[in-house]
Amino acid sequence: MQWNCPSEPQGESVHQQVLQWFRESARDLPWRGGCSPWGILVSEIMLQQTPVVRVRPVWEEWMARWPDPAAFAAAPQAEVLRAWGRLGYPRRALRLHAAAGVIVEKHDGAVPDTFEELLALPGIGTYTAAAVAAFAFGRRETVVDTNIRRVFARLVIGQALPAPSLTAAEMALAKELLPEDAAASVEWNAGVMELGALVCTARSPQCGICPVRRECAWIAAGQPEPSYVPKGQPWAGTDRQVRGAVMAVLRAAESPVHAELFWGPASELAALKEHLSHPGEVADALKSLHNLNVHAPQLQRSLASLVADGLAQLSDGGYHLPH
DNA sequence: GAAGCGTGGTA
DNA sequence: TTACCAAGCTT
Repeated sequence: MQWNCPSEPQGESVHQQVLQWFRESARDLPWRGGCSPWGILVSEIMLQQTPVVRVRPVWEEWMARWPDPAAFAAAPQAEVLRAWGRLGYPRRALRLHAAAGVIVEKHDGAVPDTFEELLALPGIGTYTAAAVAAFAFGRRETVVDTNIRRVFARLVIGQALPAPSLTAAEMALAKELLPEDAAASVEWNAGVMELGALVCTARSPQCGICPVRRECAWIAAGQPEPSYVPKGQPWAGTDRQVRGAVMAVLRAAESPVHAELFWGPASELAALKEHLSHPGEVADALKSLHNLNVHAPQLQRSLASLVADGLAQLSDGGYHLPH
């Protein structure tokens, strides 16, 4: 594969074409260009499995309220979870909170600048550690996210989709393609990621406007279909759905929500009475939960798992967000 | 290594 | 409308 050789001629390279496209087409996102390492870390956590359009407003509020790790670490967990809102996967919020605590205790309040130190923080895995080291500190790291995996699968391998899970071969390929120069590597990582997010998308890729369509192995192969069917995540009837509905109730409530309100034959009557003393949001959230028609064992299990995860606490017969 | 974990926009 | 999918991590 001559074009991806690190010693390829500069002018015509895939690298140059992606970098040029990135400079012209990159979105103007608030966590790009002069953002603090803390802001970049927060954005990376929020962006895990969550689209940019939903992250942006929450990130803006977040940074205005907690401009540094120390300010955030001092916030009560309940406020953290409320500020997280409906971003989803609320365990991320608690792990970020715990990470901020470690940053204050062990790193003097400054986001660490190495891959290894970042990887040791709760909620930070290989992707996020590499991304923060690269985008916040300009380090040369092998950043591999779902966008980059998909771009390389098409551009280099000629397949419609990457393997179901990250392979060692993919990491090796990404390492090979990474520019030697640190600054160039950072831009390359961001550029390939952006290309995957805007052009080489999962559903309907915009191959007509792709800067590297002429070098694309997938197009050259006639855009073959995926070799496997991605297995979707079940949702209806799952504990996840129930947990989400319960968390919506707890976020809206400013006082403990009586256990009776969650299940039991009297639940609907109790919820009705609660209308009088609870704000409308709590009543609406309870109504949504009741509309799921969850049987007691599953509701019990979901509540217990939320408590086990530290997302909820039970005291005085009522469930509430953790203090 | 597979399964579990939220949420809402889009095709 | 029903699935798929989004800058993954943890157990």
